[in-house]
Amino acid sequence: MSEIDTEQKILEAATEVFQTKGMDGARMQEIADKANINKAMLHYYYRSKQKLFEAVFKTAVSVLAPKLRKIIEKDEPLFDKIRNFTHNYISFISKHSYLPKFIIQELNRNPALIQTTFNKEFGDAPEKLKFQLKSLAQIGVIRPIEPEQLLIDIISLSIFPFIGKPIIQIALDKDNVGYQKLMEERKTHVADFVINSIKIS
Amino acid sequence: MSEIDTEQKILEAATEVFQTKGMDGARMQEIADKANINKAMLHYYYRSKQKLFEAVFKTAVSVLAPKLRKIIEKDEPLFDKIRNFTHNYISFISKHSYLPKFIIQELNRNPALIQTTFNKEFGDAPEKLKFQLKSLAQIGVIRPIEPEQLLIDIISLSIFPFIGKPIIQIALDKDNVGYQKLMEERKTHVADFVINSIKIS
DNA sequence: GTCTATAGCCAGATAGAC
DNA sequence: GTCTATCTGGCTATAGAC
Repeated sequence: MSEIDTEQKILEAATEVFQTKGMDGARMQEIADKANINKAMLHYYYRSKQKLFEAVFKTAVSVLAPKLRKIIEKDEPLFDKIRNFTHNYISFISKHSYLPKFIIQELNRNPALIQTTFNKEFGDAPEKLKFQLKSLAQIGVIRPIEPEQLLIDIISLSIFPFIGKPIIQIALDKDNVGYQKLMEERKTHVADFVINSIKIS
Repeated sequence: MSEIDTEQKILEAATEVFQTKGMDGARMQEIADKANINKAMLHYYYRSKQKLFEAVFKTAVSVLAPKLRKIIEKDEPLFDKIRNFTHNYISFISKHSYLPKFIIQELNRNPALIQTTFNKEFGDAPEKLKFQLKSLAQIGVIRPIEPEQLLIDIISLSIFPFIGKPIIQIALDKDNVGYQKLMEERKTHVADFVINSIKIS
């Protein structure tokens, strides 16, 4: 097998294991088994568990962060922006439910990761939103609201249900199918909820 | 020193270490050091790392879950309920910011924990809220809303900012002091945000 | 590039003196 | 109950043959 295929297969297997078990819980043997190769090969390609982990983590961030940023920066009416963001983001995370869990868990475990992986990943997106909100408040389309709080609100409503799935499932007594249905409904619910809160009717 | 004191000191030290490092990342040696005792004592009192971890985890759940439940069950007007819950919960978590992180992280790591720690911890609280929302919608005080979605909304808005702190800090370019100020503002913001969204003005 | 075998370390757990 | 010393297993990492 070619080097590129092997390297890719390792990265995929490592992603799966690291994202479910975390850095500390992951075992190199399990990654090797999943990639159908020998344990020694992991070190041949990535030298150490730490380096392999960093490769996985950086890839995860590079997939998730730009999606966040783009929507905030996009030049469109605020309510459209909110609908697009929540719908797209919830759809995306539904298919990759381990991503936000993984990133947040590892950032909490090792705050130093921030320095090495985030390079002003968000740019001046918050500034742009701030300006847009001020303008709309002035002409009476929305009530005045703190842009930073609104950003936190939207992110929280979109991401938390996936991170807190086990707890919410217990609280609401849902099986996996029922929960998936809830998440499906959330694709429109979150936007409605937010827009209802800020618009002046 | 008496047995009770030692056992208590161990539990406190273990809580600190497990909540910051997680089950896999925690070291028995570090717990022993923090408790100013010998590593062997940990096993004398708790037999294994697993048992010690479970003691810590159960205590954490028993602190957090009833707080969630009580407010939902309390017999008071909906808007008061929302204000009380968000304010109290955000205040509480501000002082114990590792609690929700810890519980959610470990539940994701090991879903079997659910069986051993949650015994219908939430009762029929969701049912009661459901009934209250239906009544208010009928008399035109609030717009019709899915009770389950609203519960998820309130929990998400209250808890996520603490779990996602590292990410949000980057995105909004805040130091710890600035972030704490944001959380202070959230104690009232979240209730306003929710109530504005559901009330018919 | 890929494998087997093994070095070397570290952490959880226990034996046994006091 | 508390300590020191030690066992044991498992894991990362490497040496070395092919």
